Amino acid sequence: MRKSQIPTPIVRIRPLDRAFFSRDPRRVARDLLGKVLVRRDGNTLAARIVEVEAYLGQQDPAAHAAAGNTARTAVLFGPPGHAYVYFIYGNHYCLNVSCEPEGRAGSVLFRALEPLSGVEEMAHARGIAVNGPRDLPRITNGPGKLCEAFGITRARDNAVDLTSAAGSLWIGEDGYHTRGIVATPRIGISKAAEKPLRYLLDGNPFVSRKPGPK
DNA sequence: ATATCGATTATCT
DNA sequence: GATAATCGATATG
Repeated sequence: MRKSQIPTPIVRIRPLDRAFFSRDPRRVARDLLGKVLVRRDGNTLAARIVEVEAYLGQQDPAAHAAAGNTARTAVLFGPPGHAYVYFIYGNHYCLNVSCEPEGRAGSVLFRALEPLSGVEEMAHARGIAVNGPRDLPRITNGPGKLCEAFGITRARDNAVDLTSAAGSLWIGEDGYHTRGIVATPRIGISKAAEKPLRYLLDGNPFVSRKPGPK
C-alpha cells in the first residue's frame, strides 16, 4: 500500500551524445548549464550543472592546451565528450569535458553543481556535516569541491567517455529548462583574464561566487 | 563582508 | 625553479 496518492516522479536521465560536445566550447558551456553529472557505482550521485567555464584550446593563453599536445593534455586533443581531469595546487582535482572534433583542444571546466541525489554520500566524501539546507551549496560550489564530492581523480577518471551511461561517470539531461544565463570573466586565471567565458545560472544559490558588481 | 596566506605536487620553462 | 583553471583557515572592518 502506497502512503500517498501522488505518484513518485520517475526522472529519466539520458546521456548526451558525442555531437553535443563536438562544437565550440562556448556553445557547449552554455548548453551544459542545467544538465546533470551522474556517478554510478555502489551509489548513484547526481547533480545539476550550474556553473562552467569555456577554454578555447591551443590559442587560448589560459588553457592548458596552450602548452600543446603533451602527456598531460592529450585528452583535450582527442575526441569530444571525454573527461580531462587535472591535479592543481598540490591539493585538488578539476574536471573538464573535451569539446570540438578530434585535433582541436577546446574544453569546458565544471565549476559548480546543485546536488540532486546522493547528498549524504557527497557530504561524506567532502568530510563535511550537513544540517540545514544552508549547508548544501558547500558540498559542490567549486571545481575542486565537486570533484571531491564525486570521488573524481585523474587516476580513476581521466580520459573516460562521458557520453556512455555504461560508464561510472557521465553527463545527461532530464528535461530541465534553464531560465537565465549570466557570463562573467573566468576565475583564478592570470592570462586572458578579461574574457567573459564563465557561464552560470542567474540567481542560482549553488554557484561558486555571485557575479561581480556590474 | 573582504583580504591574505599556507598547503603540497605535477607540469612546464 | 616557478607556477598553478583551489580551498579552508585566519585576520580584520
